[in-house]
Amino acid sequence: MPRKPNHDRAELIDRARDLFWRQGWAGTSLKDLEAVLKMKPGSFYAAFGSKEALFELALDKYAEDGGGRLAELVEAHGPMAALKRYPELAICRQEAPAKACMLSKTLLELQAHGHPLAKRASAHLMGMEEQFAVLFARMQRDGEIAAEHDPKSLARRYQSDLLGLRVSAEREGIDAHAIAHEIAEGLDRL
Amino acid sequence: MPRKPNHDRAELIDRARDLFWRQGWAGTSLKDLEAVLKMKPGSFYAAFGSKEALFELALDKYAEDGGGRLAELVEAHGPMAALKRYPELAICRQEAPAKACMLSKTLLELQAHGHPLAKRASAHLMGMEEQFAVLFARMQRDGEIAAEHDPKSLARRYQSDLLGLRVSAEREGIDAHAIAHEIAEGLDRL
DNA sequence: GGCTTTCTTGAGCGATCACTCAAGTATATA
DNA sequence: TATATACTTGAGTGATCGCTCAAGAAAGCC
Repeated sequence: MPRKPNHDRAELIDRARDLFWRQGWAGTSLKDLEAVLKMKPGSFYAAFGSKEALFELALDKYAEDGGGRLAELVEAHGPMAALKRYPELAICRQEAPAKACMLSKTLLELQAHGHPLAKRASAHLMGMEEQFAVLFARMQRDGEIAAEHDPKSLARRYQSDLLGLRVSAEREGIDAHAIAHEIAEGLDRL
Repeated sequence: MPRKPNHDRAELIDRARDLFWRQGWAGTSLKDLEAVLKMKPGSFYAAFGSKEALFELALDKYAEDGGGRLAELVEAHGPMAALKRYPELAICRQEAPAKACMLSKTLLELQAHGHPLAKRASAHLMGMEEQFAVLFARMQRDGEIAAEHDPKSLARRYQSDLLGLRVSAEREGIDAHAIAHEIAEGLDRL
């Protein structure tokens, strides 16, 4: 009986994610969202409930896509090559709205006020790190790297390097590719 | 003839810096500032002109203090020991309002809108990096590290590691001291 | 004490914030 | 075609934003 929505919900979330990723939480107003999503306030609130609810959807989508890209790399080239390529991949994508990680941006912006979205970003970061740890453990099992290091420690350091790289890539006049290359090279020493 | 201000301007800037550092630009309202500085709007604007002008003063003070702390370390222990201690020092200070770097927080929050404060933060980051480069060059001249690396590349990587460390330190459940220790150890390989 | 000069006060400015809702419009079923 | 059921519209809500300014209070000089 009813009429269908004019818009594809998944694509709306993607567009919102790109805007939030670039501009952050406070830096993105409802006017901005209305313009990008081509929705009037009424439709927006009928579809998503609140700015915060949409940000949460966007954050989840961001984390899911990032994890998916890593998983694809592993599938195609194995854990070591995947972890070596991932840093460069994280900063080279032209279509990405920002170089820095949306999870860390959200964490840094909202953590001080104890905002739920900061906790969610933090949880996603931990999820990524666990994904890294699994790969390091698998590499140890397969004898690709020395067994002496704790996979969780390696993952923690790799994550830290990645976050630093992506903040650096946001700066002007910094050759982030060189840093990405050095991070990849560092994996050879394990 | 006139009457003196009730407050010490330098201490006001310090308190503002701590608040801005913790809560960021948009996360800090004039109400927050009025409460922390114990100033009414009129006094505030007479003293600082605008929220943005005070943020700029706070940012400059932050960069100046950070550079000063590194210079002191160098003075006391030499370049290598200073660079090895600096990461741990950056995240261990209990009185600091946040673990993450105020310059990177500002950059990530305001860069997308092309805000002048983002450019200023970026410039300060570059200043820090040059300070690092000078130290690496000095260590090469003194034979403390191999001459094969470009000091500017070393500084770029060190800065990136530092930024990653300080984002990681902001997360809950992460042993950032371990990362700091690894960064320091990494300097031995040069 | 009077006078001048600066600092402090706080009500209130226009703009913008996230958000609401009654009315209008389009579509699938009957 | 008539009706029911969403979906869309956009003016408008109260709250908060950064900020202003006229009036009052305090301190140095005569």
